[in-house]
Amino acid sequence: MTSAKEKYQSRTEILQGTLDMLILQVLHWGPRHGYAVSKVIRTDSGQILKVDTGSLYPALHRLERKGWIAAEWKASEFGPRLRIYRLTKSGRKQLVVERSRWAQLTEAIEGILNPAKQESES
Amino acid sequence: MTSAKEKYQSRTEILQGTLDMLILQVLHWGPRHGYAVSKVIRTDSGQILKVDTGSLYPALHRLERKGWIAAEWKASEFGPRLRIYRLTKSGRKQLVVERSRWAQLTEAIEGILNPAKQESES
DNA sequence: TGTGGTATGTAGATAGTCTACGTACAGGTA
DNA sequence: TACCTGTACGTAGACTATCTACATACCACA
Repeated sequence: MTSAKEKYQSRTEILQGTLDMLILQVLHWGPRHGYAVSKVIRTDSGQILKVDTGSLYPALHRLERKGWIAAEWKASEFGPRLRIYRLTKSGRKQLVVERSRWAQLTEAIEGILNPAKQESES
Repeated sequence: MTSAKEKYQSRTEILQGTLDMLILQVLHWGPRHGYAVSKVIRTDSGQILKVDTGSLYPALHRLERKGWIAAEWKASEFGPRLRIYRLTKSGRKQLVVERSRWAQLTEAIEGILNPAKQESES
């Protein structure tokens, strides 16, 4: 009874806002279908980042609407049909933007977590 | 008319979930009132992290409800009254938890952004 | 026939953030 | 006096992204 509430305390395996960047990054390695993207993210992060389907597919549709990724159906002989996504030119630009934003934000946060000397890093 | 929608595209200066950690970290340096916490976060991050009052005070109340910080009013002779927050024992534990979670998540994300060799870093 | 894995998808709940507003007090200035 | 700015605390509503849970469909296997 109380567990339903407590579950939400340790929720959010994925930092909000980073999922789009991760999807763009994985697709930058080459076209893939959605389910494969989520498996790559999971395995490459050592099971730490788990993308639920309720986050994955809305994110893919979101990115497609914005023109950063493009998709086409592919009927497979084995198993269900696949929707193959690939990064567009505009998506590659967006990936650069999001990566630099990520670098800036993490640097800012690290600066608060670990202050002290910041004279130079040479 | 359209600007209202576009504003939200470049929103979220603060990564969701990190604000609590940042507040706990700042209060770990010593007791402060809310407005001072937000100023420290802004200046120490080089103006990158901006905490809006609509995020700050709900976050402080949230942390107080969970017992991680404690507060008391302090009437000041100059200006408005102050609500001074300090980290509790349980808050110090929570800071450790959140910092290690942050380290784990960033490491996982970096692993996807920059794959390749991960034999050693010596 | 049923179960588990693959694959795509939606509906609803939840939470956190941002924008915008409101209150209050002090100091400067026109 | 009236106004503005900066400090300080706070709330209401809009918005978005996430998670949980469910649904569909196909295939392999027991």
